[in-house]
Amino acid sequence: MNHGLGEFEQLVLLALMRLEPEAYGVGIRDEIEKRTGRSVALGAVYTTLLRLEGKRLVATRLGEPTPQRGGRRKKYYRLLAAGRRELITSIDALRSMTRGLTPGLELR
Amino acid sequence: MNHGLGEFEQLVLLALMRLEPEAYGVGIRDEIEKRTGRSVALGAVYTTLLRLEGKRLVATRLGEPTPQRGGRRKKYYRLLAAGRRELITSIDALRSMTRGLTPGLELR
DNA sequence: GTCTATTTCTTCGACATAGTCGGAGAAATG
DNA sequence: CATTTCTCCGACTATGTCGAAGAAATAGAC
Repeated sequence: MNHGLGEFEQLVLLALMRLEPEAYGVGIRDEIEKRTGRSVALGAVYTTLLRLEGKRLVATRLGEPTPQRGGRRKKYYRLLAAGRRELITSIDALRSMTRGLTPGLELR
Repeated sequence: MNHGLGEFEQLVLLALMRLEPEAYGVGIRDEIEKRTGRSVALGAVYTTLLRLEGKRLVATRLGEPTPQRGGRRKKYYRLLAAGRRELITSIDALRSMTRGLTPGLELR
């Protein structure tokens, strides 16, 4: 059976959720970098997004080209119900594991 | 370079921390099952523990046999400073990604 | 006492899934 | 056609998973 989301999958899904309904590859990468401070390769994001789509946790729609140099079509992502459920499950797991731990570790 | 802890590594480290200084394989497995509700194979725990030891995030000491049938020596684990740092870093990342999200998703 | 059955705990080997990166490719505008 | 933005691909590493074998202890039969 399937045992939940990987660590990076969680981050991607959370970023996606924050940016919805305008979430797309580059934006997701930037959001993760901005919030976590760690640097993220674009390829890592796209690979993960592809896998999440394969697992039917997210769905996509194609946007229109933007009126700026190089502004090609973006592929927008949205979280499906199954994806939301998985995300909640894995975060709940973390929460229950950190509950009551010394401040700084408990997830508040 | 190394990008943090995996999802299961986080759970193992958190369980370890909760059970310290009596943390050992079986106890860690039970703690994760009890708190998260998901079933965990012992082999998965030991493999992860071995890898964490290899990365110098945890250290071990051998206990004495316990006076009960089959009570062989346990290998007790403790979190090293580097392990604690990694754990805090990855949980902080989650926390900053969930901050402000709809209740039930924010890590409290 | 010594065997051996049984229990507890740990390690190993093999494979599946997730994570990472650089570079190639496609699609837009200047 | 040069340049920019965005996405996909291929190859590899690291994590996650499991079952089964192995080691170390006690209990009870004899």
